[in-house]
This record gives sequence, structure tokens and C-alpha cells, in this order.
Amino acid sequence: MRARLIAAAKASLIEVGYGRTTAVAVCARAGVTRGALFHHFQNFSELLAAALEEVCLGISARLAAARERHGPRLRITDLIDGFWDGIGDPEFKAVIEVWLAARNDPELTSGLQPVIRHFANLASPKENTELAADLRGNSEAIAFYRLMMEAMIGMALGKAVTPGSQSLGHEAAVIGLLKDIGIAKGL
Amino acid sequence: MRARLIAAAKASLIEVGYGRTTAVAVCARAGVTRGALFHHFQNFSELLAAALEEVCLGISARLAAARERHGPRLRITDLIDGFWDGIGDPEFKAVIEVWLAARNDPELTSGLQPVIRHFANLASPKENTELAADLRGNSEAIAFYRLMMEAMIGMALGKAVTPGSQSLGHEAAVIGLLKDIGIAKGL
DNA sequence: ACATAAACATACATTGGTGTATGTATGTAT
DNA sequence: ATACATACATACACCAATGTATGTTTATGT
Repeated sequence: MRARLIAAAKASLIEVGYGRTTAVAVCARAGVTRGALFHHFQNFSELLAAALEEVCLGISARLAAARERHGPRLRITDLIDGFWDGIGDPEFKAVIEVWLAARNDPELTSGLQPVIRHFANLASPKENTELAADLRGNSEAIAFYRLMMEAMIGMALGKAVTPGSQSLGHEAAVIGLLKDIGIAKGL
Repeated sequence: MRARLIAAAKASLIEVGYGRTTAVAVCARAGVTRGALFHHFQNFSELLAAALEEVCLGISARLAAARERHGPRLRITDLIDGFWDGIGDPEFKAVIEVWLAARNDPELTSGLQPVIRHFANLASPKENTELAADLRGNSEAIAFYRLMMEAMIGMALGKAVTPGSQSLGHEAAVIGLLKDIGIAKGL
């Protein structure tokens, strides 16, 4: 049942956004009452944090799968595609929304802290040894990686705020340019 | 009085975020009652839209001022600095938050539509003739512009979700890399 | 001075949200 | 079979939000 609530909260976040994801709505979606919700979670924020953790795990898994597809023969273009596979996923919108909301909600923030830390570490060349190995301690590679990530996050946000749009008009151009730059720099 | 309410709403959005910007809070900040608010605005969303318009006008003005500083001698590094001056402004966080919130709030969306359209046009090489002139119809320049904007928006979001941080650790590296790339491509 | 409109304040209504208290059903161990 | 724990449902409490109705003050025109 706990898993059912988490799944319902996740689906709600992704489908109707943070603002419309309420205890009432999640319970309706899961087909249980709030009594059950509050039996399993101390408060609603705790459920939200668990749901977001699911979202982040899913995205992390996509990132890991992309790197596994190529193993030690990983090329920069594969790395770019892999990261865009994760960040460009519509589910990333939930990450953006909840993280922003947590900025002014101490209860939500405290529940999210481990999730945020884990995900941030995964994205940080300082903390993620696999990623650090990919970048080989090369400051130019690290700067490029940062540029790539920021551009992808920017595009994810653009998708999140654009009604009905499954993709932005310039996605391919930006991804293509990132690949050109990566190749030109011998990364 | 109307202006006072708009200024209070804008300040609230920037300071405590969208989630804590309520009619009660804005009125307290403006030193008036809700009777006055609802006299001047049909509903609260209308006030929020007006406040966000103010924010967007401020950012647009910063972008315009940057281009005026250099006139026809505008170089790519100046363009990058100018854009980062606008997008990197902490006020841009309010833009992100409200746009995201509007995705699932029809009332807010309808009030924001003209603001969004105007701002999006300003950022689009298709709609902004000055920007189009800067880019000279060069598809590589346009792709680079898009990459730059997305990276800046990504960093603005990063700043928005990072507590206490006035800047990200890798801002200078990303901006520096963008400049290098722009120069290397003869843009 | 009076009448009217605009601008504001106050009090109230309604709604929708989170969470609590209590009850009931189900599962498990003895 | 009984006792207890767990998992769920129901009813209720409380609060904070937006918005409405009404009253009062201020500004403006004649």
C-alpha cells in the first residue's frame, strides 16, 4: 500500500504538477483514504519526498543504463545522448518543481535533503568517481560537462513551461552543437 | 495604490517565492487591506501577472542596456555578459516559479499570456529583429545563441534551488567556455 | 454645501487543504 | 479461540487561503 501511495504521488507530480498534488488528490488516485496515507507517512511532505526519490532513481537508472550500453568505449556523443535521455525525460519536470517548492517549505526540504544530496552527488564530478573518471580530471572537460548539464537543465525547464510541447524547436540544434564542440575539443 | 500593490507582490515573489506569495502576505507588505487589492484587481492572479510583468520589464531593460553600452561594435563576449546580466539576475527566479505554476493554473495562465508572449518574442531570433541582426541569419550563430540561453537558464534554475548561494561554483567556468566557443567560431 | 464616484477598510462566507481521533477490518502469534 | 498489532476507513477539527458584501473615508464635480 505504501508503494501504491508513492506511485500515485509520483504520477500526480508528473501529470498535474506539484501545485495540484494534494493529499486528497493522491488518495483519490491511489484508491485509499487519508487514514491510510497518514498511517504510512508521518506527514504529506514525507510522501512527496518518497515520490520524488522514485523519480530521481528512475532518472539515475537511465543515466547508468546509457553508460553501461557503451562501457569503456564511451564517446562524448554517447555521453551527451545518455545525459539528455535522463534530463530530457518529462519526469524531470517533477524534480524541478519540487526542488523549487522546497526552497520555501522547511518540512519538504528536510524530507528531501538526502534525495537532493544523492542526486547532486551523482551529477558532481567531485563526488561521482565514475563521472570523474569519464572526465579524467581535465578542467576543460569539466567545464564542458557543466555547460552541457546546464543547457540540458535549461531545456528541461523550457519543456516544462511550454504547454503541449513534447520538445522544443531547438533541441536537436543544441544537442548537435554540444556534440560538435565536444568532438572539436577532443573530449 | 495599484503600483504599491504590484511592487509588494513583486518583492514578495523575489524574496519568499511564489508559494508564500498570498493575497494576505502581499497586503501586509503593501500596508493595505484586501478590500483595496480587490478594488484594483479582479482577482489575485491578475495582480501576480502584473507583478511578473514588472519583473520581466526589468530584465528586458537590463538586456537592452547591455546592448546599448556597445552599439554596433557589439562583440560576442559582450553579448554573453549582457545576457548573463539579465538571466543571472536573482529576480529571474520569480519568472521561473510563476511560469511553472501557471502550467496548471488556468486563471494565472490567462493573465500571463501577453507577458509570456512578449518575453518569449524578445528571446526568439525569429521575432526579435535586433537579435536577428546580431545573429545575421547564421544558423550556427543561432544554435550557439540557443545553447547559451539554455545554459544560462539552467544556471539560473540552479541558483534558484540552491539555498543561500549567490552564485554557483561553476558559473565563471561555463560563461568563460561559452566565450571561448563563441570566439573560436568567429561569432 | 451637496451629490457622486472612487478608494479604501472591515467583517464575513466559502472552500480546500492538512492532519487528528476514533472505529473497523484484517493478519499474526499464542 | 483470544489477544494484539497492523492497516485501513470514517468523521471531525482546524487553519489558511481567496473572494464577497457592506461600510466608511476621501476625492471630485457641480
